[in-house]
Amino acid sequence: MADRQDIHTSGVPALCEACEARHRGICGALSPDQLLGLSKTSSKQKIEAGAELVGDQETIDHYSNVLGGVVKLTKTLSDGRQQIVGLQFAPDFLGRPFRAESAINAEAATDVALCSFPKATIERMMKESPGLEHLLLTQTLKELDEARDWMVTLGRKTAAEKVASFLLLIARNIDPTARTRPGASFDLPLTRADIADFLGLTIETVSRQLTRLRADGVIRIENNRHVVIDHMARLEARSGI
Amino acid sequence: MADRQDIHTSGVPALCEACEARHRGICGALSPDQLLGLSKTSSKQKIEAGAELVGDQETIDHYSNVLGGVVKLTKTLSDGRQQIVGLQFAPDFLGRPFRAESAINAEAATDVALCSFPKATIERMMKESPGLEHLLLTQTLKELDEARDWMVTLGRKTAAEKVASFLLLIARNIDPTARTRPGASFDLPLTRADIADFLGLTIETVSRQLTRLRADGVIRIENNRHVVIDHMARLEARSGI
DNA sequence: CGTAAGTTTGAGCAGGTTCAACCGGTGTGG
DNA sequence: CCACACCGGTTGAACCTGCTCAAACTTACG
Repeated sequence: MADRQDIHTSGVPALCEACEARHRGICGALSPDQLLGLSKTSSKQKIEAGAELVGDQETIDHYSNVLGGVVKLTKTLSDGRQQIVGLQFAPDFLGRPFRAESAINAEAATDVALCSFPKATIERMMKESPGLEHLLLTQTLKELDEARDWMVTLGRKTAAEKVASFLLLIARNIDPTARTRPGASFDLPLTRADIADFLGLTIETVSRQLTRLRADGVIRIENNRHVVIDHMARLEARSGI
Repeated sequence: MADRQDIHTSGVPALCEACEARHRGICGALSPDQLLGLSKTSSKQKIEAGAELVGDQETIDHYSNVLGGVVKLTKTLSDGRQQIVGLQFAPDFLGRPFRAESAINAEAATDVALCSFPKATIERMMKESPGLEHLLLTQTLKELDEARDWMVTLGRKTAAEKVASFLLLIARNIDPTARTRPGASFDLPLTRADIADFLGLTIETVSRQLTRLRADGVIRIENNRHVVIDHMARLEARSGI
Protein backbone atom coordinates (compact mmCIF):
# COMPACT_ATOMS: atom_id res chain seq x y z
CA MET A 1 0.00 0.00 0.00
CA ALA A 2 3.05 2.29 -0.04
CA ASP A 3 2.31 5.07 -2.45
CA ARG A 4 4.97 6.36 -4.74
CA GLN A 5 5.58 9.81 -3.35
CA ASP A 6 6.16 12.50 -5.89
CA ILE A 7 4.77 15.95 -6.46
CA HIS A 8 1.66 14.79 -8.21
CA THR A 9 0.60 11.89 -6.10
CA SER A 10 1.70 12.88 -2.63
CA GLY A 11 -0.99 11.72 -0.26
CA VAL A 12 -3.18 10.34 -3.02
CA PRO A 13 -4.62 6.91 -2.28
CA ALA A 14 -3.37 4.12 -4.54
CA LEU A 15 -6.94 3.44 -5.63
CA CYS A 16 -7.25 6.96 -6.98
CA GLU A 17 -3.81 7.48 -8.46
CA ALA A 18 -4.54 6.73 -12.07
CA CYS A 19 -8.21 7.62 -11.84
CA GLU A 20 -9.71 9.92 -14.39
CA ALA A 21 -12.31 11.17 -11.91
CA ARG A 22 -9.52 12.74 -9.89
CA HIS A 23 -8.65 15.01 -12.78
CA ARG A 24 -11.80 15.76 -14.70
CA GLY A 25 -14.41 14.39 -12.31
CA ILE A 26 -15.89 15.03 -8.92
CA CYS A 27 -12.88 13.89 -6.92
CA GLY A 28 -10.82 16.79 -8.23
CA ALA A 29 -12.67 19.00 -5.76
CA LEU A 30 -11.58 16.99 -2.75
CA SER A 31 -8.65 17.72 -0.48
CA PRO A 32 -6.09 14.92 -0.07
CA ASP A 33 -7.59 14.22 3.35
CA GLN A 34 -11.07 13.93 1.98
CA LEU A 35 -9.90 11.82 -0.92
CA LEU A 36 -8.28 9.46 1.52
CA GLY A 37 -11.44 9.30 3.65
CA LEU A 38 -13.60 8.64 0.62
CA SER A 39 -11.28 6.05 -0.85
CA LYS A 40 -11.56 3.98 2.33
CA THR A 41 -15.24 3.40 1.79
CA SER A 42 -15.25 3.30 -1.98
CA SER A 43 -14.84 0.38 -4.33
CA LYS A 44 -14.11 0.04 -8.01
CA GLN A 45 -16.27 -2.46 -9.84
CA LYS A 46 -16.82 -3.84 -13.30
CA ILE A 47 -20.43 -4.12 -14.42
CA GLU A 48 -21.41 -6.02 -17.52
CA ALA A 49 -23.66 -4.66 -20.23
CA GLY A 50 -27.35 -4.90 -19.47
CA ALA A 51 -27.05 -4.90 -15.69
CA GLU A 52 -29.32 -2.58 -13.76
CA LEU A 53 -27.43 -0.08 -11.62
CA VAL A 54 -30.27 1.83 -10.01
CA GLY A 55 -33.90 0.81 -10.18
CA ASP A 56 -36.79 3.22 -10.53
CA GLN A 57 -38.22 4.11 -7.10
CA GLU A 58 -35.41 2.29 -5.42
CA THR A 59 -33.87 3.92 -2.36
CA ILE A 60 -30.45 5.32 -3.15
CA ASP A 61 -27.68 4.49 -0.72
CA HIS A 62 -24.63 5.08 -2.86
CA TYR A 63 -23.31 7.28 -5.61
CA SER A 64 -20.74 6.44 -8.28
CA ASN A 65 -18.27 7.85 -10.72
CA VAL A 66 -18.41 6.43 -14.21
CA LEU A 67 -14.83 5.44 -15.04
CA GLY A 68 -15.48 3.73 -18.35
CA GLY A 69 -18.29 2.56 -20.60
CA VAL A 70 -21.71 4.12 -21.07
CA VAL A 71 -24.62 4.26 -18.64
CA LYS A 72 -28.14 4.92 -19.89
CA LEU A 73 -30.79 6.64 -17.77
CA THR A 74 -34.32 5.61 -18.68
CA LYS A 75 -37.91 6.38 -17.78
CA THR A 76 -40.78 4.04 -18.49
CA LEU A 77 -44.52 4.67 -18.80
CA SER A 78 -46.92 2.28 -17.12
CA ASP A 79 -47.69 0.51 -20.40
CA GLY A 80 -44.03 -0.14 -21.11
CA ARG A 81 -43.13 2.66 -23.48
CA GLN A 82 -39.58 3.66 -22.65
CA GLN A 83 -37.47 6.76 -23.16
CA ILE A 84 -33.77 7.21 -22.53
CA VAL A 85 -33.39 10.57 -20.79
CA GLY A 86 -29.65 10.69 -20.40
CA LEU A 87 -26.36 9.01 -21.26
CA GLN A 88 -23.39 9.13 -18.97
CA PHE A 89 -19.78 8.76 -19.95
CA ALA A 90 -16.55 8.86 -17.96
CA PRO A 91 -15.94 10.74 -15.73
CA ASP A 92 -19.58 11.65 -15.01
CA PHE A 93 -21.04 11.50 -11.54
CA LEU A 94 -23.94 9.06 -11.26
CA GLY A 95 -26.73 9.67 -8.76
CA ARG A 96 -29.36 12.20 -7.80
CA PRO A 97 -28.23 14.21 -4.76
CA PHE A 98 -30.74 15.18 -2.09
CA ARG A 99 -33.25 12.52 -2.99
CA ALA A 100 -33.96 9.38 -1.06
CA GLU A 101 -35.51 7.67 -4.07
CA SER A 102 -34.53 7.53 -7.67
CA ALA A 103 -37.11 8.62 -10.23
CA ILE A 104 -35.21 7.04 -13.05
CA ASN A 105 -33.62 3.76 -13.96
CA ALA A 106 -29.87 3.49 -14.59
CA GLU A 107 -28.55 0.61 -16.65
CA ALA A 108 -25.17 -0.34 -18.09
CA ALA A 109 -25.44 0.16 -21.86
CA THR A 110 -21.97 -1.32 -22.39
CA ASP A 111 -19.61 -2.97 -19.96
CA VAL A 112 -19.08 -0.30 -17.35
CA ALA A 113 -16.40 0.52 -14.77
CA LEU A 114 -17.63 2.31 -11.68
CA CYS A 115 -16.22 3.67 -8.47
CA SER A 116 -18.97 3.65 -5.84
CA PHE A 117 -19.13 5.24 -2.42
CA PRO A 118 -21.79 5.65 0.26
CA LYS A 119 -24.27 8.46 -0.19
CA ALA A 120 -23.73 9.64 3.37
CA THR A 121 -19.99 10.15 2.93
CA ILE A 122 -20.38 12.39 -0.08
CA GLU A 123 -23.19 14.39 1.43
CA ARG A 124 -21.06 15.06 4.49
CA MET A 125 -18.16 16.18 2.32
CA MET A 126 -20.49 18.42 0.36
CA LYS A 127 -21.23 20.33 3.53
CA GLU A 128 -17.54 20.59 4.34
CA SER A 129 -16.18 21.68 1.01
CA PRO A 130 -18.05 24.11 -1.21
CA GLY A 131 -15.82 23.16 -4.12
CA LEU A 132 -17.52 19.79 -4.36
CA GLU A 133 -20.96 21.31 -4.48
CA HIS A 134 -19.68 23.74 -7.10
CA LEU A 135 -18.47 20.89 -9.29
CA LEU A 136 -21.78 19.11 -8.90
CA LEU A 137 -23.60 22.28 -9.88
CA THR A 138 -21.36 22.57 -12.92
CA GLN A 139 -22.09 19.02 -14.02
CA THR A 140 -25.81 19.39 -13.36
CA LEU A 141 -25.93 22.54 -15.46
CA LYS A 142 -24.12 20.72 -18.24
CA GLU A 143 -26.62 17.86 -18.07
CA LEU A 144 -29.48 20.36 -18.16
CA ASP A 145 -27.98 21.99 -21.26
CA GLU A 146 -27.71 18.59 -22.90
CA ALA A 147 -31.25 17.63 -21.91
CA ARG A 148 -32.57 20.83 -23.47
CA ASP A 149 -30.65 20.25 -26.67
CA TRP A 150 -32.19 16.82 -26.75
CA MET A 151 -35.70 18.18 -26.25
CA VAL A 152 -35.31 20.06 -29.53
CA THR A 153 -34.25 16.85 -31.23
CA LEU A 154 -37.17 14.91 -29.76
CA GLY A 155 -39.78 17.55 -30.42
CA ARG A 156 -38.79 19.11 -33.70
CA LYS A 157 -36.45 16.99 -35.78
CA THR A 158 -37.31 14.39 -38.41
CA ALA A 159 -36.27 10.76 -38.05
CA ALA A 160 -33.33 11.29 -40.41
CA GLU A 161 -32.14 14.31 -38.43
CA LYS A 162 -32.56 12.48 -35.15
CA VAL A 163 -30.34 9.60 -36.21
CA ALA A 164 -27.69 11.95 -37.60
CA SER A 165 -27.77 13.98 -34.38
CA PHE A 166 -27.36 10.81 -32.35
CA LEU A 167 -24.31 9.70 -34.31
CA LEU A 168 -22.74 13.12 -33.82
CA LEU A 169 -23.40 12.99 -30.09
CA ILE A 170 -21.79 9.60 -29.73
CA ALA A 171 -18.82 10.49 -31.92
CA ARG A 172 -18.11 13.56 -29.81
CA ASN A 173 -18.34 11.65 -26.56
CA ILE A 174 -16.53 8.48 -27.52
CA ASP A 175 -13.96 9.28 -30.19
CA PRO A 176 -11.50 11.70 -28.62
CA THR A 177 -10.12 12.65 -32.02
CA ALA A 178 -13.52 13.75 -33.31
CA ARG A 179 -12.93 17.36 -32.34
CA THR A 180 -9.64 17.67 -34.17
CA ARG A 181 -9.86 15.40 -37.21
CA PRO A 182 -12.53 15.86 -39.85
CA GLY A 183 -13.67 12.26 -39.34
CA ALA A 184 -14.42 9.82 -36.54
CA SER A 185 -14.64 6.10 -35.86
CA PHE A 186 -16.20 4.26 -32.94
CA ASP A 187 -18.29 1.33 -31.76
CA LEU A 188 -21.91 2.20 -31.10
CA PRO A 189 -22.46 1.78 -27.35
CA LEU A 190 -26.20 1.26 -27.86
CA THR A 191 -28.27 -1.39 -29.60
CA ARG A 192 -30.82 -0.36 -32.21
CA ALA A 193 -33.50 -0.72 -29.53
CA ASP A 194 -31.60 1.64 -27.24
CA ILE A 195 -31.09 4.14 -30.03
CA ALA A 196 -34.82 4.01 -30.74
CA ASP A 197 -35.60 4.62 -27.07
CA PHE A 198 -33.18 7.50 -27.10
CA LEU A 199 -34.68 9.14 -30.16
CA GLY A 200 -38.35 8.45 -29.61
CA LEU A 201 -38.50 6.21 -32.67
CA THR A 202 -38.95 2.51 -33.46
CA ILE A 203 -36.06 0.17 -34.18
CA GLU A 204 -37.28 -0.22 -37.75
CA THR A 205 -37.08 3.50 -38.41
CA VAL A 206 -33.61 3.70 -36.84
CA SER A 207 -32.44 0.82 -39.00
CA ARG A 208 -33.85 2.35 -42.17
CA GLN A 209 -32.26 5.72 -41.49
CA LEU A 210 -28.87 4.14 -40.77
CA THR A 211 -29.14 2.16 -43.99
CA ARG A 212 -29.95 5.34 -45.85
CA LEU A 213 -26.95 7.20 -44.39
CA ARG A 214 -24.77 4.28 -45.41
CA ALA A 215 -26.27 4.08 -48.90
CA ASP A 216 -25.65 7.80 -49.33
CA GLY A 217 -22.01 7.37 -48.36
CA VAL A 218 -22.23 9.53 -45.25
CA ILE A 219 -21.21 6.73 -42.89
CA ARG A 220 -19.75 3.26 -43.14
CA ILE A 221 -20.99 0.47 -40.87
CA GLU A 222 -19.00 -2.65 -40.06
CA ASN A 223 -20.35 -5.57 -38.02
CA ASN A 224 -23.55 -3.66 -37.27
CA ARG A 225 -21.78 -1.87 -34.45
CA HIS A 226 -18.68 -0.13 -35.75
CA VAL A 227 -19.28 3.21 -37.42
CA VAL A 228 -16.81 5.20 -39.52
CA ILE A 229 -17.57 8.80 -40.42
CA ASP A 230 -15.26 10.21 -43.05
CA HIS A 231 -16.68 13.71 -43.14
CA MET A 232 -18.35 14.93 -40.00
CA ALA A 233 -19.48 18.02 -41.91
CA ARG A 234 -21.71 15.90 -44.15
CA LEU A 235 -23.31 14.31 -41.10
CA GLU A 236 -23.76 17.69 -39.45
CA ALA A 237 -25.51 18.95 -42.55
CA ARG A 238 -28.08 16.19 -42.04
CA SER A 239 -28.59 16.77 -38.35
CA GLY A 240 -30.82 19.82 -38.73
CA ILE A 241 -28.74 22.32 -36.80
CA MET B 1 -36.77 54.05 2.93
CA ALA B 2 -37.13 53.40 6.69
CA ASP B 3 -37.81 49.71 7.14
CA ARG B 4 -40.38 48.55 9.61
CA GLN B 5 -38.28 46.76 12.18
CA ASP B 6 -39.73 43.58 13.56
CA ILE B 7 -38.47 40.10 14.11
CA HIS B 8 -39.11 38.96 10.59
CA THR B 9 -37.96 41.94 8.63
CA SER B 10 -35.16 43.33 10.75
CA GLY B 11 -32.52 44.49 8.37
CA VAL B 12 -34.47 43.44 5.32
CA PRO B 13 -34.50 46.04 2.56
CA ALA B 14 -37.89 47.55 1.77
CA LEU B 15 -37.61 46.25 -1.78
CA CYS B 16 -37.41 42.69 -0.52
CA GLU B 17 -39.85 42.78 2.36
CA ALA B 18 -42.88 41.32 0.65
CA CYS B 19 -40.90 39.43 -1.93
CA GLU B 20 -41.65 35.79 -2.57
CA ALA B 21 -38.07 35.13 -3.64
CA ARG B 22 -36.94 35.88 -0.13
CA HIS B 23 -38.93 32.95 1.20
CA ARG B 24 -39.04 30.29 -1.46
CA GLY B 25 -36.44 31.62 -3.89
CA ILE B 26 -32.75 32.27 -4.16
CA CYS B 27 -32.65 35.24 -1.81
CA GLY B 28 -33.57 33.04 1.12
CA ALA B 29 -29.96 31.85 1.14
CA LEU B 30 -28.55 35.31 1.64
CA SER B 31 -27.53 36.91 4.91
CA PRO B 32 -29.19 40.24 5.77
CA ASP B 33 -25.96 41.96 4.79
CA GLN B 34 -25.82 40.27 1.43
CA LEU B 35 -29.49 40.92 0.81
CA LEU B 36 -28.89 44.58 1.49
CA GLY B 37 -25.92 44.64 -0.85
CA LEU B 38 -27.84 42.90 -3.58
CA SER B 39 -30.92 45.05 -3.19
CA LYS B 40 -28.84 48.17 -3.84
CA THR B 41 -28.04 47.04 -7.36
CA SER B 42 -31.26 45.24 -8.13
CA SER B 43 -34.44 46.55 -9.66
CA LYS B 44 -37.96 45.24 -9.94
CA GLN B 45 -39.52 45.57 -13.36
CA LYS B 46 -42.70 44.75 -15.20
CA ILE B 47 -42.32 43.13 -18.59
CA GLU B 48 -45.20 42.74 -20.97
CA ALA B 49 -46.12 39.53 -22.73
CA GLY B 50 -44.07 38.78 -25.82
CA ALA B 51 -40.99 40.77 -24.82
CA GLU B 52 -37.64 39.08 -25.20
CA LEU B 53 -35.71 38.82 -21.93
CA VAL B 54 -32.53 37.10 -23.09
CA GLY B 55 -31.58 36.57 -26.70
CA ASP B 56 -29.88 33.46 -28.02
CA GLN B 57 -26.11 33.94 -28.12
CA GLU B 58 -26.46 37.22 -26.32
CA THR B 59 -23.91 38.00 -23.61
CA ILE B 60 -25.46 37.69 -20.19
CA ASP B 61 -24.80 40.53 -17.79
CA HIS B 62 -27.63 40.09 -15.33
CA TYR B 63 -29.71 37.44 -13.65
CA SER B 64 -33.28 37.70 -12.41
CA ASN B 65 -35.84 36.24 -10.09
CA VAL B 66 -39.24 35.59 -11.59
CA LEU B 67 -41.74 37.22 -9.21
CA GLY B 68 -44.86 36.70 -11.28
CA GLY B 69 -46.07 35.53 -14.65
CA VAL B 70 -44.54 32.85 -16.85
CA VAL B 71 -41.26 32.91 -18.77
CA LYS B 72 -40.69 30.52 -21.67
CA LEU B 73 -37.24 29.28 -22.64
CA THR B 74 -36.92 28.39 -26.30
CA LYS B 75 -34.47 26.97 -28.79
CA THR B 76 -34.73 27.46 -32.52
CA LEU B 77 -33.29 25.50 -35.43
CA SER B 78 -31.75 27.38 -38.32
CA ASP B 79 -34.83 26.88 -40.49
CA GLY B 80 -37.12 28.34 -37.87
CA ARG B 81 -38.50 25.24 -36.16
CA GLN B 82 -38.86 26.12 -32.51
CA GLN B 83 -39.06 24.15 -29.28
CA ILE B 84 -39.86 25.41 -25.80
CA VAL B 85 -37.36 23.73 -23.45
CA GLY B 86 -38.49 25.16 -20.15
CA LEU B 87 -41.12 27.22 -18.39
CA GLN B 88 -40.32 29.30 -15.37
CA PHE B 89 -42.74 30.39 -12.69
CA ALA B 90 -42.31 32.46 -9.53
CA PRO B 91 -40.00 32.27 -7.65
CA ASP B 92 -37.63 30.64 -10.13
CA PHE B 93 -34.15 31.96 -10.78
CA LEU B 94 -33.61 33.01 -14.38
CA GLY B 95 -30.18 32.78 -15.96
CA ARG B 96 -27.41 30.34 -16.73
CA PRO B 97 -24.58 30.63 -14.18
CA PHE B 98 -20.96 30.31 -15.30
CA ARG B 99 -21.65 31.07 -18.93
CA ALA B 100 -20.84 34.28 -20.71
CA GLU B 101 -23.34 33.60 -23.46
CA SER B 102 -26.84 32.25 -23.40
CA ALA B 103 -27.61 29.21 -25.54
CA ILE B 104 -31.32 29.74 -25.24
CA ASN B 105 -33.86 32.44 -25.71
CA ALA B 106 -35.99 33.66 -22.81
CA GLU B 107 -39.28 35.40 -23.51
CA ALA B 108 -42.19 36.62 -21.42
CA ALA B 109 -45.10 34.28 -22.14
CA THR B 110 -47.45 36.40 -20.05
CA ASP B 111 -46.91 39.76 -18.41
CA VAL B 112 -43.98 39.12 -16.12
CA ALA B 113 -42.60 40.69 -12.95
CA LEU B 114 -38.86 40.38 -12.48
CA CYS B 115 -36.23 41.40 -9.99
CA SER B 116 -32.91 41.74 -11.82
CA PHE B 117 -29.39 42.13 -10.51
CA PRO B 118 -25.92 42.19 -12.03
CA LYS B 119 -24.31 38.86 -12.83
CA ALA B 120 -21.10 39.89 -11.10
CA THR B 121 -22.79 40.59 -7.76
CA ILE B 122 -24.41 37.19 -7.55
CA GLU B 123 -21.28 35.37 -8.65
CA ARG B 124 -19.31 37.09 -5.92
CA MET B 125 -21.92 36.16 -3.34
CA MET B 126 -21.87 32.59 -4.57
CA LYS B 127 -18.23 32.38 -3.62
CA GLU B 128 -18.92 33.88 -0.21
CA SER B 129 -21.91 31.86 0.82
CA PRO B 130 -22.19 28.16 0.04
CA GLY B 131 -25.88 28.26 0.89
CA LEU B 132 -26.58 30.20 -2.27
CA GLU B 133 -24.78 27.71 -4.45
CA HIS B 134 -26.66 24.94 -2.66
CA LEU B 135 -30.00 26.54 -3.47
CA LEU B 136 -28.97 26.97 -7.09
CA LEU B 137 -27.95 23.32 -7.24
CA THR B 138 -31.31 22.37 -5.80
CA GLN B 139 -33.20 24.40 -8.39
CA THR B 140 -31.03 23.11 -11.23
CA LEU B 141 -31.64 19.52 -10.17
CA LYS B 142 -35.35 20.23 -10.08
CA GLU B 143 -35.21 21.69 -13.58
CA LEU B 144 -33.26 18.66 -14.77
CA ASP B 145 -35.91 16.35 -13.30
CA GLU B 146 -38.60 18.33 -15.08
CA ALA B 147 -36.67 18.33 -18.37
CA ARG B 148 -36.34 14.54 -18.19
CA ASP B 149 -40.02 14.10 -17.48
CA TRP B 150 -40.67 16.24 -20.50
CA MET B 151 -38.36 14.18 -22.70
CA VAL B 152 -40.64 11.19 -22.07
CA THR B 153 -43.63 13.27 -23.10
CA LEU B 154 -41.89 14.52 -26.25
CA GLY B 155 -40.48 11.17 -27.27
CA ARG B 156 -43.10 8.65 -26.31
CA LYS B 157 -46.53 10.14 -25.78
CA THR B 158 -49.33 10.59 -28.31
CA ALA B 159 -50.71 14.02 -29.17
CA ALA B 160 -53.70 13.46 -26.89
CA GLU B 161 -51.47 12.46 -23.99
CA LYS B 162 -49.16 15.40 -24.61
CA VAL B 163 -51.96 17.94 -24.37
CA ALA B 164 -53.37 16.32 -21.24
CA SER B 165 -49.90 16.28 -19.67
CA PHE B 166 -49.46 19.95 -20.49
CA LEU B 167 -52.73 20.93 -18.85
CA LEU B 168 -51.74 19.02 -15.73
CA LEU B 169 -48.37 20.73 -15.63
CA ILE B 170 -49.91 24.18 -15.88
CA ALA B 171 -52.63 23.42 -13.37
CA ARG B 172 -50.09 22.28 -10.82
CA ASN B 173 -47.89 25.33 -11.33
CA ILE B 174 -50.53 28.01 -11.58
CA ASP B 175 -53.56 26.96 -9.54
CA PRO B 176 -52.36 26.70 -5.93
CA THR B 177 -55.47 24.73 -4.97
CA ALA B 178 -54.79 22.03 -7.56
CA ARG B 179 -52.96 19.86 -5.05
CA THR B 180 -55.72 19.87 -2.47
CA ARG B 181 -58.99 20.10 -4.39
CA PRO B 182 -60.01 17.47 -6.93
CA GLY B 183 -60.36 20.15 -9.60
CA ALA B 184 -58.56 23.24 -10.88
CA SER B 185 -59.20 26.44 -12.77
CA PHE B 186 -56.74 28.79 -14.45
CA ASP B 187 -55.92 30.99 -17.44
CA LEU B 188 -53.61 29.33 -19.93
CA PRO B 189 -50.37 31.32 -19.87
CA LEU B 190 -49.49 30.17 -23.40
CA THR B 191 -51.05 30.68 -26.81
CA ARG B 192 -51.85 27.66 -28.96
CA ALA B 193 -48.65 28.33 -30.87
CA ASP B 194 -46.65 28.26 -27.64
CA ILE B 195 -48.34 25.07 -26.51
CA ALA B 196 -47.49 23.51 -29.86
CA ASP B 197 -43.86 24.57 -29.51
CA PHE B 198 -43.85 23.13 -26.03
CA LEU B 199 -45.27 19.77 -27.08
CA GLY B 200 -43.56 19.30 -30.42
CA LEU B 201 -46.89 19.50 -32.25
CA THR B 202 -48.65 21.90 -34.63
CA ILE B 203 -51.25 24.42 -33.48
CA GLU B 204 -53.91 22.55 -35.40
CA THR B 205 -53.24 19.34 -33.53
CA VAL B 206 -53.25 21.15 -30.18
CA SER B 207 -56.54 22.79 -31.03
CA ARG B 208 -58.11 19.51 -32.11
CA GLN B 209 -57.01 17.73 -28.94
CA LEU B 210 -58.32 20.52 -26.72
CA THR B 211 -61.62 20.42 -28.56
CA ARG B 212 -61.76 16.70 -28.04
CA LEU B 213 -61.08 16.98 -24.30
CA ARG B 214 -63.85 19.55 -24.09
CA ALA B 215 -66.25 17.45 -26.15
CA ASP B 216 -65.57 14.51 -23.87
CA GLY B 217 -66.36 16.62 -20.82
CA VAL B 218 -62.89 16.37 -19.32
CA ILE B 219 -62.28 20.12 -19.38
CA ARG B 220 -64.29 23.29 -19.93
CA ILE B 221 -62.85 26.18 -21.92
CA GLU B 222 -64.06 29.78 -21.63
CA ASN B 223 -62.79 32.61 -23.85
CA ASN B 224 -60.19 30.31 -25.43
CA ARG B 225 -57.91 30.94 -22.49
CA HIS B 226 -59.64 30.01 -19.27
CA VAL B 227 -59.66 26.32 -18.44
CA VAL B 228 -61.71 24.56 -15.79
CA ILE B 229 -60.93 21.00 -14.82
CA ASP B 230 -63.58 19.38 -12.66
CA HIS B 231 -61.89 16.05 -12.15
CA MET B 232 -58.11 16.05 -12.33
CA ALA B 233 -58.20 12.26 -12.12
CA ARG B 234 -59.92 12.05 -15.51
CA LEU B 235 -57.26 14.25 -17.04
CA GLU B 236 -54.50 12.22 -15.42
CA ALA B 237 -55.97 9.08 -16.89
CA ARG B 238 -55.49 10.61 -20.32
CA SER B 239 -51.95 11.81 -19.73
CA GLY B 240 -50.30 8.42 -20.19
CA ILE B 241 -48.63 8.15 -16.81
C1' DC C 1 -67.82 48.60 -38.18
C1' DG C 2 -63.62 46.72 -40.06
C1' DT C 3 -59.31 44.80 -39.55
C1' DA C 4 -55.99 41.78 -37.48
C1' DA C 5 -54.55 38.15 -34.61
C1' DG C 6 -55.65 33.95 -32.67
C1' DT C 7 -58.33 29.76 -33.01
C1' DT C 8 -61.14 26.14 -34.97
C1' DT C 9 -62.47 23.02 -38.51
C1' DG C 10 -62.02 20.32 -42.85
C1' DA C 11 -59.73 17.48 -46.50
C1' DG C 12 -55.79 15.30 -48.33
C1' DC C 13 -51.18 13.78 -47.71
C1' DA C 14 -46.96 11.63 -45.86
C1' DG C 15 -43.67 10.29 -42.38
C1' DG C 16 -43.23 6.95 -39.19
C1' DT C 17 -45.45 2.90 -37.04
C1' DT C 18 -47.11 -1.74 -37.15
C1' DC C 19 -46.99 -6.29 -38.46
C1' DA C 20 -44.56 -9.80 -40.68
C1' DA C 21 -40.90 -12.16 -42.96
C1' DC C 22 -36.09 -12.82 -43.48
C1' DC C 23 -30.97 -12.66 -42.65
C1' DG C 24 -26.62 -13.76 -40.25
C1' DG C 25 -24.00 -14.84 -36.28
C1' DT C 26 -23.72 -17.56 -31.96
C1' DG C 27 -24.56 -20.85 -28.66
C1' DT C 28 -26.59 -25.49 -27.49
C1' DG C 29 -27.72 -30.14 -27.51
C1' DG C 30 -28.59 -34.50 -29.82
C1' DC D 1 -20.95 -32.29 -36.76
C1' DC D 2 -25.12 -30.54 -37.92
C1' DA D 3 -29.80 -29.04 -36.65
C1' DC D 4 -32.02 -25.80 -34.25
C1' DA D 5 -33.23 -21.89 -31.60
C1' DC D 6 -32.24 -17.34 -30.34
C1' DC D 7 -30.97 -12.61 -30.69
C1' DG D 8 -30.06 -8.41 -33.03
C1' DG D 9 -30.68 -6.38 -37.19
C1' DT D 10 -32.76 -5.50 -41.95
C1' DT D 11 -36.36 -5.17 -45.35
C1' DG D 12 -41.16 -4.98 -47.19
C1' DA D 13 -46.14 -3.62 -47.30
C1' DA D 14 -50.20 -1.65 -45.27
C1' DC D 15 -51.92 1.45 -42.16
C1' DC D 16 -52.69 5.54 -39.22
C1' DT D 17 -51.44 9.51 -36.57
C1' DG D 18 -50.26 13.94 -37.01
C1' DC D 19 -48.89 17.39 -40.66
C1' DT D 20 -49.94 20.60 -44.53
C1' DC D 21 -52.74 23.59 -46.82
C1' DA D 22 -56.94 26.11 -46.93
C1' DA D 23 -60.94 28.39 -45.26
C1' DA D 24 -64.18 29.91 -41.75
C1' DC D 25 -64.94 31.62 -37.33
C1' DT D 26 -64.19 34.46 -32.86
C1' DT D 27 -62.43 37.93 -30.13
C1' DA D 28 -60.14 42.21 -29.33
C1' DC D 29 -59.57 46.68 -30.52
C1' DG D 30 -59.04 50.96 -33.12
